[in-house]
Amino acid sequence: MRKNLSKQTIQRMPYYLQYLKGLWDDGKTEVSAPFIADHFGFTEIQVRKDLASVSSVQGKPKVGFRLFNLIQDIEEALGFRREHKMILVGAGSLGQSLVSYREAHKIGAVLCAVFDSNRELIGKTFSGMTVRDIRDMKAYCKENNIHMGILTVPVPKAKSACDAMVKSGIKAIWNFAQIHLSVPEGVLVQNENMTASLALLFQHLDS
Amino acid sequence: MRKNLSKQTIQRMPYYLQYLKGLWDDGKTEVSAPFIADHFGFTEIQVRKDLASVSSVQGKPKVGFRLFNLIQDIEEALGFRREHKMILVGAGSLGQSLVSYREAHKIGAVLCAVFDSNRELIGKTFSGMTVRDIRDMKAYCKENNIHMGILTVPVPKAKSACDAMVKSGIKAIWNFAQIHLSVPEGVLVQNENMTASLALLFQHLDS
DNA sequence: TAGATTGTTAATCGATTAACAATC
DNA sequence: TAGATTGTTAATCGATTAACAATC
Repeated sequence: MRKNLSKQTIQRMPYYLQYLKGLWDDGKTEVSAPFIADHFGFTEIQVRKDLASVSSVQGKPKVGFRLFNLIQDIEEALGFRREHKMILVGAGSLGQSLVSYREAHKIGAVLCAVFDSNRELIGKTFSGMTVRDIRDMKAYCKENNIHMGILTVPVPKAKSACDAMVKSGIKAIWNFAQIHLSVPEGVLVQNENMTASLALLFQHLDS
Repeated sequence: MRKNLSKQTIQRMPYYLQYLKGLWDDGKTEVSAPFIADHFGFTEIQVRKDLASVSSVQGKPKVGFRLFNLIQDIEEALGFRREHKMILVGAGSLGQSLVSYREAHKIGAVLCAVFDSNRELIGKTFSGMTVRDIRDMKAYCKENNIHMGILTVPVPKAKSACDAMVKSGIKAIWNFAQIHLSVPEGVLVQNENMTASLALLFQHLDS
């Protein structure tokens, strides 16, 4: 247990977590892989492997896992039990809604500042966050030791904004722009590919 | 060519498309797989396979593909050259920002109506869309022949909202709630897993 | 022609699924 | 004990990568 998690496993984890918390609230104290598998329509083997990869203790035959421990172990494995400071770049409509995205806060993501290059937006306040000048980003990130950022600018501005983030010491970028960003070794770009999601929906209906 | 596209291939396509359109705007008329691969940091074999799976014509050795045809073929394969009517359920902050999500419009997604169960929101207008009572959803969808929907309600309301969408004849659901939705055969739930994206960012920085 | 790029067929790799002994 | 569930080791499956002949 406590192996390196595959990307696929990580993507399933938040759904397990949400479900397990619900079971806990319902008064359950133990849960087995087949029980979870049945809920999600996954194979029990897949769930067993997923759980084994994060659980700090072995499950008990015939019983399963202690719900309380499992929830903690998943949160720990996903990094939800630590705080992660981040900035947001691009205070357009999508950016504004992410400022108030509650889920992020629940898992330890702490939005510290919002930046934009647009003079119309700088100085304005959304959900309690005042938009700052992107030219102050580097100083801010260095001073506050921030290495994670959300990028919600339009495509034409994405490249330069990304470069500015890298220069500011950002090492992990959550990119909402539909464009490939090339970054130095060691910097991660996690693309939030909403257009592709829509394409998958279209595919389903057109076929 | 014109094979069934894998999910992975579909997810790369929008990035190709954005890049190719940029090349077109720059006056280019032909493009080769190795050239594209170099830009994205993919292997040229992968790009070649991806292009072959959507292109309506064979590429020309030593030259590549006609940019104009390729752009059209990708748009066609992704369903971006048809209109897709959809509804949005859940007019909270995320829902409101998606109402004004311009990218969706560019690829043929046409948002026809917004629904919510919250009395405070019903009747209000966001970006020109007036929020309707979710109880009117079924009649609306039937009347307007709509089979695609976006789900942006909070977790506790997601299950009932999903059920209502299914009853309204929705066959493809873009789900932003961090919860597993079980639906009848033939209905697709495409999860937009933002929490998992953050987990992947955390993973990168914590290791 | 020579060389770059194509499409196809085979090999590799990683994730999922199956099989099965161990155990409470 | 019997039976459900566990973890592990092996088989399958699909996607990526490699090899190579065809071609403009």
